[in-house]
Amino acid sequence: MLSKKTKYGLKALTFIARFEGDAPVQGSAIAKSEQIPQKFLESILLTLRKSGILGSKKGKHGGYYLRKAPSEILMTEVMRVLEGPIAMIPCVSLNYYEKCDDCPDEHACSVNRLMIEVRDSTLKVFRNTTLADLSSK
Amino acid sequence: MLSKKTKYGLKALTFIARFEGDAPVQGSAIAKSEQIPQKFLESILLTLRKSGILGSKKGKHGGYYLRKAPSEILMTEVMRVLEGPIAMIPCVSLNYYEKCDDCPDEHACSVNRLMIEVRDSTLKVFRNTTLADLSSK
DNA sequence: TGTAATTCCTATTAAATCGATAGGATTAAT
DNA sequence: ATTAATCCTATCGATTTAATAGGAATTACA
Repeated sequence: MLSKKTKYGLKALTFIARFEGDAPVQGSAIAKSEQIPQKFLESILLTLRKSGILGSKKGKHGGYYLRKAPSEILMTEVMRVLEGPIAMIPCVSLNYYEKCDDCPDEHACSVNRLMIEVRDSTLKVFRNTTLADLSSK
Repeated sequence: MLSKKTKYGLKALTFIARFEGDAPVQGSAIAKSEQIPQKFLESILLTLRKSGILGSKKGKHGGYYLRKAPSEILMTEVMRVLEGPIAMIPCVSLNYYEKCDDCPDEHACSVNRLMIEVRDSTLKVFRNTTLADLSSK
């Protein structure tokens, strides 16, 4: 299941990408438009800022802005920041690999092989999709 | 994340499919070979039996067996039984569709569109993989 | 210079889910 | 009868998730 955190985060990024203008976008505006609990959204935007996807400006008239053009922001990056590993199981994760406790031989494991296929097919989608694709209406 | 339930279930099915012989396969044999807690495995095998993927025979010399040839058992079916919906979010689920509370217009939702692509690419893998593929060494 | 508006940060909580265990009831072979 | 297997329900502890709370820090601007 996609977490609400990821869902809200994607909607927030889309909102910011669609926003026309120089001023940063305020959290409260996103929360209101996208129906996201404001405090929860704050923590998500903080995560996105810490990961380098968003920049922020504090204080009055502050807000959030994209650090790169939407067409440069890949879903692989966004999904890893918000949702964590793309693989469904750590033993096939490219970025967060972990060996299974059971499973003496990974290459003989039927689950491993199936999950590699799923991972690769999902990766293909995320590598071929940018925030620009999400925000084009 | 893939649940342990699904991981264990896939391993158990693979074990049964690889088993040569007429007698049904006992849960204890699967648990031992695949390092799965036996009681937990029992509940998983029960789920698979209730779904129609496995048959069972009770009593002494009882056990579990496949109801169809491994090449007829699609991963779509197995994954839905063990893991639930294949879609990452209910609003794009083919079998368990639910509308989002927020989201006035699904077709305008960026998350919806992305998750449809992920769903379709994952479905393609599961539709093209059978238990025979998993159990071939 | 002070006030309002905004992000930043940490802690907490309630509910749900997950992984596993417990304890037997039922069934069948010998 | 005895043994060995599945069947079934309930429960438990740990973890995760979604959300809330409360304020600290920063900035614009009157």
